[in-house]
Amino acid sequence: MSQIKTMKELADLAGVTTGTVSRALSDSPLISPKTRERLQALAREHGFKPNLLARNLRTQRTGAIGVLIPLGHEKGQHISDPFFITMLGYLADELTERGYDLLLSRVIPEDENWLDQYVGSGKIDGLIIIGQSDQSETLDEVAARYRPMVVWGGHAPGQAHCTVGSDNILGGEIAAQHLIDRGCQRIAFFGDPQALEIAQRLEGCKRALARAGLSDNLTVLPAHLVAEAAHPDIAGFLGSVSQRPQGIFAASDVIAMSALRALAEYGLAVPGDVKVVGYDGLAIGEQTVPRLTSISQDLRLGATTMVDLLLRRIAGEDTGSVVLDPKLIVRMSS
Amino acid sequence: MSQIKTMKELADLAGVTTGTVSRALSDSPLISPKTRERLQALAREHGFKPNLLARNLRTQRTGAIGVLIPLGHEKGQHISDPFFITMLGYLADELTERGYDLLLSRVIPEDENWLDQYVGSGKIDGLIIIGQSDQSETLDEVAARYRPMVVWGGHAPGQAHCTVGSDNILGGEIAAQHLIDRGCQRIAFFGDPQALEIAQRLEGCKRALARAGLSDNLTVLPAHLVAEAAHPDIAGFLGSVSQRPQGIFAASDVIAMSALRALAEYGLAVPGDVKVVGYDGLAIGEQTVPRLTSISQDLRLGATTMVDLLLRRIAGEDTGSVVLDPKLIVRMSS
DNA sequence: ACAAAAAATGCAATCGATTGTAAATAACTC
DNA sequence: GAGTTATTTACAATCGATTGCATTTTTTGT
Repeated sequence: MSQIKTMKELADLAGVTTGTVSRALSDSPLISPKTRERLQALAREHGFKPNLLARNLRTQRTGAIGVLIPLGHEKGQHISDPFFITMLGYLADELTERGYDLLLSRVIPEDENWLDQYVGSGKIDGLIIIGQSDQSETLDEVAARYRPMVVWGGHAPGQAHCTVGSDNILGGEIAAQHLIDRGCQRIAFFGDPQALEIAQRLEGCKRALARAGLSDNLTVLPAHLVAEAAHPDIAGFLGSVSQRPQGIFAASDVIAMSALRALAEYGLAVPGDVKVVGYDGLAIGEQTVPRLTSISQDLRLGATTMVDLLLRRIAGEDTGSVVLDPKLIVRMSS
Repeated sequence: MSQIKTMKELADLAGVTTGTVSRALSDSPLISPKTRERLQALAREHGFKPNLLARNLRTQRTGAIGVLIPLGHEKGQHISDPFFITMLGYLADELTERGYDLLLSRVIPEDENWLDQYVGSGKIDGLIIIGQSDQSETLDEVAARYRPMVVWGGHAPGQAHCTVGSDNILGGEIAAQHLIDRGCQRIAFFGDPQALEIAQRLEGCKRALARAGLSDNLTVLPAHLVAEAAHPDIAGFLGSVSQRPQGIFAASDVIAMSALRALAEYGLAVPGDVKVVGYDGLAIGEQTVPRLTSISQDLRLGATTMVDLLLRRIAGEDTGSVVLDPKLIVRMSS
């Protein structure tokens, strides 16, 4: 039982040419059922698998989608961040279901060419980028010449690249309104508005407060996105602030979890003393004590949408950006 | 500014052949510094990136490592499971640092050929499999003819495939001993021993109890691995068991988190009424209330080790399995 | 049984790079 | 400046499949 590695070997063995083998294995109608069956059986018997590289080179299609996580403004953020990971899982599910592989890379955008490594390398048919970080201009520039690219993140007017994301302003508004409805007068916003999405969430928050005439009662704490880094930020804040906030709106669930922990350490009851709302609607919010109220982004739908748009772009279609509706999930922390 | 897509185009533009271009771009000593510089400048100027598929086809090396997650015995388990995701993040870090890409696929082992899709497809240089699930025999069989493969999981005598994992028996022993040291007399084990690793952890747990003469005080609850599925298991258990356990040893941190939540819902204080120890040492254990005591597997070291072994196997070396030491991390839940 | 139409297979170019070898040019030696 | 040796560069085969077109084989009609 020799190991058949190439079509040539199989063809020689069967006394035909590689062309015939190729057609037989791909169920081409140009081949007689008899030889097709014979060759397929032979291939199966010898465990022959065609070399996909060669196939892809010839067909100019790789069957792989690149997924990039640019870690721009927040150094130290890791692929294992719950948000990334959740999104990645959904993307993997969606892509594998559609027959695509997923080529994962973590990129630290140092030179401005970080994107060109992937674009046009021939390894991927399209590109999904999770989070714009602070690379919005780079993305715009690349989008001008590379069509099959979709970005997760906030949509801002004038953006050239195709984005999918939730309406962060609306989400922020809903979260703040919810806290107000629960009787909070003083509200703290935890998150660094340097990132576009977070700035938008803060904007929405401000609108809701303005409407309720509470604009002066907002404190903004530019907490880190990474859980380990966020905790001291928050602990420090709770320890120092004299007028304790009655409501906390955290710009991400990860930050909210750090907040919950810090509050517990200070002996403050949630939601009794302080109410907390997160953002993202991650599954880990179900596991916190108390379970976390959050603005859900429906990441599964987001992933599906991104893949959808991307495949249409690969097919040549031109697509606009999609803005999803954020939704309030009331659990036990508010 | 025409778009240069291939070496041929660039070569024509420069008035040389593709061979020269190829050597110039790869810093071959066979090329004069002058033309090398000229061609590199030209390539940069036109944003030329060589097609990696073609290169890989020629060099018979893809620069990509496949990472597979077989979801065997536990249906519904998702890539976004915190353990997978954490491991995946470390692997991505480690691999990208060494210049490899990471080709992610979720596989549901339905036909027995699920592995052959990847082995010998030419798309990857090697394979890392996270978790054996219940596919140990398949893995052994493939390992016999496909060398560059490393599996995360428990090592059992007689296994033919190369594994990296922690000493689950020892880990189980340490966890149980810790609970005993803290004064627990009745202990519950949460986890389904159908999976090899979990069976080993239970085994270690039993040993520690036997040594303390508490063998009769163990209850085993075969909880699910998935958080959503585990919670009802656990809630049901806590509601029904008459002799409440004083210590809970959860076979994974995810299960432990469900346990913490269920305990909180029953108004039981942790660690006052019940002490909880998890397994895996995941970062989310830092975020629970109270922070979770756990047996740490040092997944970062595990990932590094797997990549190490894999690269050595790719280079032709033959390597044995590695068993890592589990370590107790005492936090607030015990 | 013979010509024409249809079906099946073979042939060879192609995808875009890499690389051994041959040829052309440059650099020395005396 | 002729003869040699070093450098550079061009040529062409190669990786392993796919596919348009030419050719052979089979089928069909009369």
